[in-house]
Amino acid sequence: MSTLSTKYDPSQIEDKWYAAWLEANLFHSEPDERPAYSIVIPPPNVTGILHMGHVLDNTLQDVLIRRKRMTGFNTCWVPGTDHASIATESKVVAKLAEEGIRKEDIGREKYLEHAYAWKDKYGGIILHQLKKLGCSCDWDRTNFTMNPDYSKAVLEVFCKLFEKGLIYRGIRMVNWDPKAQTAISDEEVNYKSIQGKLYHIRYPIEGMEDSYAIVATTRPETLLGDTAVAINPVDDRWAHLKGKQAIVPLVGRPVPIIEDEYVKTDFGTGCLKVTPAHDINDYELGIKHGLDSIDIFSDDGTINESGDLYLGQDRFAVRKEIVKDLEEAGLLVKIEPYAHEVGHSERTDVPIEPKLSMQWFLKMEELVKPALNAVNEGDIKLIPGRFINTYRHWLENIQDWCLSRQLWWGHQIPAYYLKGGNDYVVASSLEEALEEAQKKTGDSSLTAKDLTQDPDVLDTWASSWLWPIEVFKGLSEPGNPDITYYYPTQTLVTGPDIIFFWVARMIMAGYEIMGEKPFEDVYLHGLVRDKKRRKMSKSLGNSPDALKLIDDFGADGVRMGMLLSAPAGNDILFDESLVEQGRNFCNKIWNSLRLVKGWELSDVPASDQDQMAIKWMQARIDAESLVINDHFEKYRLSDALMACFKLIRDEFSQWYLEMVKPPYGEPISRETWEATISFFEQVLECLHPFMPFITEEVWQQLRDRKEGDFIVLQQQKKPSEVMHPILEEFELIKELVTKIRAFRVENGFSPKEQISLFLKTKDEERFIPYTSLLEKFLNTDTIAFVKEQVENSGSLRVQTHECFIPLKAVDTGAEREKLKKEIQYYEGFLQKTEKKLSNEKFVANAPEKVVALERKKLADTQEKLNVLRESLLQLN
RNA sequence: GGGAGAUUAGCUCAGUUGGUUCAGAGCACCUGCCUUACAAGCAGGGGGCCACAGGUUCGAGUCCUGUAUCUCCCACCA
Repeated sequence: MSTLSTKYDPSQIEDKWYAAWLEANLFHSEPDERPAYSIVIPPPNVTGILHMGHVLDNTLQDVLIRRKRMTGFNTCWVPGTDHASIATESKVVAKLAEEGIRKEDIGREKYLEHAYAWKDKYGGIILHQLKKLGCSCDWDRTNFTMNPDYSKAVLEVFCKLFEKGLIYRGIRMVNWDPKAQTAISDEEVNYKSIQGKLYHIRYPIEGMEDSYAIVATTRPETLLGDTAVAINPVDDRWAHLKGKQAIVPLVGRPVPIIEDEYVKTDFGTGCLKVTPAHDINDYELGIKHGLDSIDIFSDDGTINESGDLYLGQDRFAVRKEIVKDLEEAGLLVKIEPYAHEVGHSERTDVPIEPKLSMQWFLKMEELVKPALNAVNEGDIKLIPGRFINTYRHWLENIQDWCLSRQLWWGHQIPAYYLKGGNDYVVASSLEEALEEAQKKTGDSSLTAKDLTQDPDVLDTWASSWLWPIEVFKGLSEPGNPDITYYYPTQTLVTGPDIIFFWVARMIMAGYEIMGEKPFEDVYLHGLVRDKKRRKMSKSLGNSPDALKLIDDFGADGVRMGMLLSAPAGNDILFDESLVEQGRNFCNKIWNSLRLVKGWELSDVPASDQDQMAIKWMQARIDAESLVINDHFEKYRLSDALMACFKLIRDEFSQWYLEMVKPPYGEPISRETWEATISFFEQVLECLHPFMPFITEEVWQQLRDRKEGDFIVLQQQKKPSEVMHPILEEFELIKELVTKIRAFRVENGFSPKEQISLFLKTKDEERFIPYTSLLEKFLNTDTIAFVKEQVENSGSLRVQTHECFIPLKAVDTGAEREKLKKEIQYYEGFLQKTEKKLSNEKFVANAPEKVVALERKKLADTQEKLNVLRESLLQLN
């Protein structure tokens, strides 16, 4: 008996094989003559830790990579991390705050020291966690968006785009995050439905006693910055105000009443307060009508000197305060409840403050064109395809990209201001900037001290959009062998939530910089949710600890659980019970190993039955391999896994192993053993991309392997495309077995009780080779062929073959009923088919193949009915 | 407000160009079994008007139209 435990224990095995793979350098890739298959990892935040979303994303990538690695491709999966400017900065700021330190007090340099210390402490933890998951990344190529080379590339691209005139600096209305105190891009704003209030406020009219403009607003506090009141020119209700001045309440400032068709007459009061500094629409009205713009907020969202009534108070505190004051002044008409959409910062989740500020922008108009084309023309495929619409819509309506962030952690913008002024030069280093500045001013006495670098850093995505290029040093060493060989990469695996942030921008960068797409296929998976469809979140506590799951169930189990529920594009409803299924499956495989390891070999030739089983199993594996190939080609990974699962559990373990398993204590023929081990290897190879650890372990134990032998290195054989006739034959036997087993249960035979089986069939030869197999599966004492019905027996039919199994007590009545029921069913079916075939239009219009099938169905059914009717007759 | 998608078994989903007995899978459920690899297992079983109403067709989960419900994305009505 085997000394292996009855339960599979992944804990030792997984670490052992991961180390061995690394030791053998199996994941490292160098260009060679094979076709390349490369994937760049969506770089996780450098200080991030593994969560279920990562597990999904990276398992998918590992499956693709391992599969390609096993099928003759030179695979390269590049790992790395993103500096994640705003996310990391907010963590570092929070940590410093705990120590009572403000970044402004310690200055940029000191602050960055803290930030790097933080990065060194937490950075890359997630990459180690990916190893626990089994990810076969090329670790030698690990990159980071703030590595020196990478940073240089980012700045060079900035300079290049600037020289091309695509980057400009200007005062624009931007989305201001008052918590992070930085501008953010449109894509970083999430709109949330907020149950707010609509305040109706009286604005006195200059020179008109008791006459008021009544405006409706959701943000009364912004009246401090009002510079006009607007009405629609056709609105009779307010016609008397035309040309007058309104007095801003509390502030006492007279402002013009302007007319503009933008004002809706059917919303609110038809009278609009205009605050050009704090609302994008008002901003545009302001430009159109030449209004002043009064910025009343400090960067942190408190009131500044311009709104001196409430100096230093927070915007939301002021809202309450101002409403109270308006009420006391008798200027508040009413307050209505009002639901509206309010933009929130995706990072800090505070309401966005539209704010005028000086920022750097990238013109998108030209960059968008090739990116749009590539997807429209199918040069880049999105999977599933429906995301094309989302992608297209965004690109067609794109705004210029606000590149600057008022943060310190990141790539500092390579713009250098000359002393005193707004005049600046753009260059990727201080030295070049100085040279440039000297040229520009004609003053060769300028020194570095005369230049001040722009304090802002670049949006994180303005570095990660270069990821597929610069991980192969496509910018820092243009034309090097890696970039030539691996670029464009083949597949990008990521979530649809970052199509705009990242995917689209990588495509733009690819065409702009390399003149070529960055990848061929984009596989978009859904969000991981819990089984109640809720997002996984810390506050709900519904997000399992990925590492604990791996500890409890094994990485293979976790991977399988994740993949079983992950068709492309659908959200993943994660449920621990799926992981259990994964673990159980590991156990199943493990026990198959125990079985074959326990066998003694003998040199007798394989029995006929074994040879039959062997022929069938190979045909079955070949057929299923084609199905699995097809699933992979279409990125149907959960289907591919399910196919492997069923191939191993049902066909290999349940049918094949049971067929060839020798009786207890007896040896197995060497020939059968050899075939069995080969089948085991083949199915493990199919499964390996999904469950790398257990497949490696079992594969290693199946035979004596040489050092350096790994399952990964096995090239999967090309299966025959021709369907072997034995497959169909076998399905008949399977059906027979299943039906007789059911019969046994129905008729109260215990598993140990033997039955006799009499077969009445025109095709005895078809069953003869399988008789010993049937004996084994059905626990029979006799199997015999008969020409007539067998007395005192129960009966069942498979196709037109009849089985009789003698019973102690036969209920002929019930037997008759059973037959009648079957006859009824087939008669109905026959009728349907006959009707179809007698329909001239059907015969005339349907393809010949379909008609022929219907005819065959008719004939088969008639034959079945004959058999049934004869049986019924004999029973009487 | 605009757009996309979904609706098939108790749950999560497949269902390819409309055509075999096409109504499927996994899980869950029910019944029987501790049968010398595996109870984390084995054997068997029940369960669905394919959201609703029309239409096209010899033929419709599959194509078209409408309705209902849900999900997601985009969008500056204060």
